[in-house]
Formats: sequence, structure tokens, C-alpha cells
Amino acid sequence: MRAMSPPVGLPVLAESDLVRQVARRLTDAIVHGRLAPGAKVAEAAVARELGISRAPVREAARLLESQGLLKASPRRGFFVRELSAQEVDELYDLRLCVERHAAVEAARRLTPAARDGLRRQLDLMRDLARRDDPAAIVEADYQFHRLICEAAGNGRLLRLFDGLASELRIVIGLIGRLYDDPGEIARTHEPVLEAIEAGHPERIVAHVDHHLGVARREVVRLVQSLAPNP
Amino acid sequence: MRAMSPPVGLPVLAESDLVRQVARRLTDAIVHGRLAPGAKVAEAAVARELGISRAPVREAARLLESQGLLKASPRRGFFVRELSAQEVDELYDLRLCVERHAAVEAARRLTPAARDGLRRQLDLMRDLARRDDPAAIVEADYQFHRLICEAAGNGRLLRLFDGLASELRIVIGLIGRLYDDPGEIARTHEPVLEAIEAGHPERIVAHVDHHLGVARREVVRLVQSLAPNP
DNA sequence: CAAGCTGAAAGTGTCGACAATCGACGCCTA
DNA sequence: TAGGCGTCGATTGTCGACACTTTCAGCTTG
Repeated sequence: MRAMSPPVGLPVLAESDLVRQVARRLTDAIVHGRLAPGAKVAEAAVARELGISRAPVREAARLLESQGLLKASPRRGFFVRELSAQEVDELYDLRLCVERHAAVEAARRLTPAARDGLRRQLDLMRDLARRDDPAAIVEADYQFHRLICEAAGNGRLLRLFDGLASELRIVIGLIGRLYDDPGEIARTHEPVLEAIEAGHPERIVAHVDHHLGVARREVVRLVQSLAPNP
Repeated sequence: MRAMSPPVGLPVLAESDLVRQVARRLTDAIVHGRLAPGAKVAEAAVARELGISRAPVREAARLLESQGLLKASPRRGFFVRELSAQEVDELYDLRLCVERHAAVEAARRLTPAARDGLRRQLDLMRDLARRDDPAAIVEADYQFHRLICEAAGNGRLLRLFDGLASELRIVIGLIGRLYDDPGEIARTHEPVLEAIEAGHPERIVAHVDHHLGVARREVVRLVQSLAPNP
């Protein structure tokens, strides 16, 4: 039942729940850019590399397809999703929609613990900005937004945010350095948190809009510069 | 540049993709109540019934799991998702968030064609209300909201709406008769469309809020009355 | 009579195999 | 030399098989 052939290289996966593990590994490879957009994900190759059979790989691929990380082309296989500038724009449109709501809700039911978590995350970002570690900053940025969604107290909203964010990571992981001035991130996040703490819905929406608007323009522009062909 | 042979080769050959077909059948069975919430979906049984092997069934089940229609329990199989009143509430929260945005965007870029489509859909609902066909009314209701999301011109938003709606269908299909007064549906939709045509964001949001708020309370109440036991 | 144990049946997780299909390469034809 | 056609290898879609788990009915026991 276990793979008998001695596969070289990668550690053989533990049994059961292979699907989730494969999905995690593939996701990781995609958001970290080891699998570039458009790259083919051959089931046989993945299976060989992990020392398992193709069945779990196929199921994991379906999972990632439904999350928008892979694209299935019948009879041809799975490919890492390619995001056009317009699709990135659409994604940010939804993020705006979702995060406005999340921030307002988070303000309505802000617990001291959630507030502290957000403050700590902001401090962390300021710290990372000083050290100039682009990857860590992007991660911390993501976590800050995620904490807001978490504080909104709607589990499904959080899942939705994760889905949008993971799709965006396809391109963001590629970009590497998202902002020219790392310190800018902390500065644009701060008013968002302040507005949440103050609890003024209009100010919250305004600041979220501004912050995401800046990020959106940046990412869209970078995506366009990456793929300038029609 | 090469000249592609047939400029319009519309009929893509029937994808021999069993997975999609199985997914469609299972989805159908769930939203039409033939598979009740909590029911076990045994792959072997489904495969036997359809005369195919288990592999495509498993993949289809994963697909539906990611859509929230099924729930996977490791080593035990797949079960039709059970929605608590709170989860339904959360779903409506997201619908509110998404449909507000969709309606405002739809108003911003309303084409005559989209406007006509919405008007026709409203007429259809009025018609169905007179005939008192609950299932058809629910379907027409769904289509009206979907048209608004379509008019918003964001493909991903539409997919998101479809996801939320299909989850809600688990319970709505169960309820059967959603409103006591069928004519009420048309009446609560009308101001939404009018606000969209008028193009006043605040009025749009207000009417969407009101309409969905009514529906939400109704569905949540019915779900609670259906499953008040632990 | 209820509770716990036992064993078999059913079902899942995974595997290797096989036919159908796709893409690429090279050959033939103008 | 450019373009179309057939063949070959590689990959996908699907299948049946097997070991391990879970479930459940029937039996034993307190």
C-alpha cells in the first residue's frame, strides 16, 4: 500500500490525507514562485517526485483548481493560473468589497484581544520595514488584513478573503518587492486601524478604500509591466 | 502570427469529463432535496449507480466540497453539508456585502441590454407569483440577483455569488415555499431595480439591504424551525 | 436488560495498469 | 522551402484491486 519503489530526493509523505498535503505543497510552490504562472503541472511528475501515485495528486489539483490557483485544460492537464491585469483588477475590486465590510464589522465587535493583535501586527510591520525584508513584509501585510477579517467574526468571510488573497499571491509572490518604500506600508495601514478603533464606519471605509486603492494600482501596474503582450 | 483556421469553432466537443457530469448530478440532487443535509454520499454507491468507477466520483466530491455543498470526513466519506442557522446568517451577511457592491457597480455601467434583462426578469416573477409556483419563483428570484451581479461586469464577483447562492440552495431547496405571499417578492425587488436605474448609490444600498434583510430573516427563521435539536 | 466485545461486511485511501488522446517530430508533397 | 500528414512517445482519463478503517449486528457478560 505504501509506495514501494525507493524515490530519491523528496521525503515520502505520511499516510492518509495525502490530498491535503499535496495541495499544501503545490500551493506553497505556486505562491513562492517555484511554479511560475502558465507552467504545466504534470500529475505523473508530481507523483513521482513525492513518491506517491497519481490519484491523490489529481484530487489535490482539482482542489487548487477550485481555488483558482490552477487551471484545468481537459485532456491536456493542469497549469498554474495566469492572471491578466484585468483579473487582478477584478480581484482587488472584490477585496475592496469584502474588506470594507470586514473592517466595519470588526469595528462593531472589536474585542480587546483583537485590538491588541492588530496593534502588534502593525508594530511587527514597522519593525520589518526597518529591516527591509520584502517577503516578510508582504506576509505581515497579508496577516494584518487577515486579522481584520478574523475580527469581523464571520468564518465564511475569512475563508473568502483567504481565497482572494491566495489567488493574488500568484502574482504577488512573483513581484517580490511590492512597494518601493517599505515604511509606506505601515504608514498606510495605521489610519485603517485607527479608524477601526474609533469606530466611524465612513472613516473606516474611506481609509480601507485608500489603502487598497494604492495597493491595487501598484500591483496592476506591475502585472502589466510583467506581461505587456496582448 | 498565424491565421487560425475556423474563426468561430463554437461546438467544443463534449468533454468526456465524467467529473463535471458527476458534479452536476450531485449538485442537482442536493439543491433539489433528493440528498438531504447530513446524508452520506458513498462514492462506491454513486459509482455503481452511474456505472463508472470511483475515481471520477471522488474528484467530483472534492469539487463539491470546495464549493461547500459537501463535507469531507476523513476515512468516513462525504456528507451533504448541514447549515446551522448561524452559518446561514453568515452567508446572508456575505450576500449583502457582495450584492450591495454588485448593484452599485451594475448601476454605474448599466447597458440597455442589461436593463431590459432585469425588467424582463421582474415581469417574469410577477407572472409566476400569480401562478403560485414556489419552485419557479425561487429560481426566478435567484436569476434576478444573478443578473445584477452579471451586470456588474466582474466575472469573479459572479462566480462568488454563484458559490454563495449554491450553498444557500442546500437549505432553500428544502424549504420549498420561501415566502407566504409570492407577490411580495416582486414588490420587494421592484424598488431595487428602480434604484439601480436611477443610479443613486445610497438608495441602491438601502433597497438591497432591505430586500436581503427580509429574505435573511425569513430563511434564518425557517432553518431554525427545521432543526432546533442538537 | 443494558453495556461492552467480537467479527464480518462495507467503504475509504491508495495504487498500478490500460486505452484514448495530445503534442512533437520527421517525412512527403508541391 | 513551406506546408500538410502520419507516426511515436508522453500524458491524461478511467478502471479494477487491495489493505486498512469504520460501522454495525449479534453475542456475551455484568
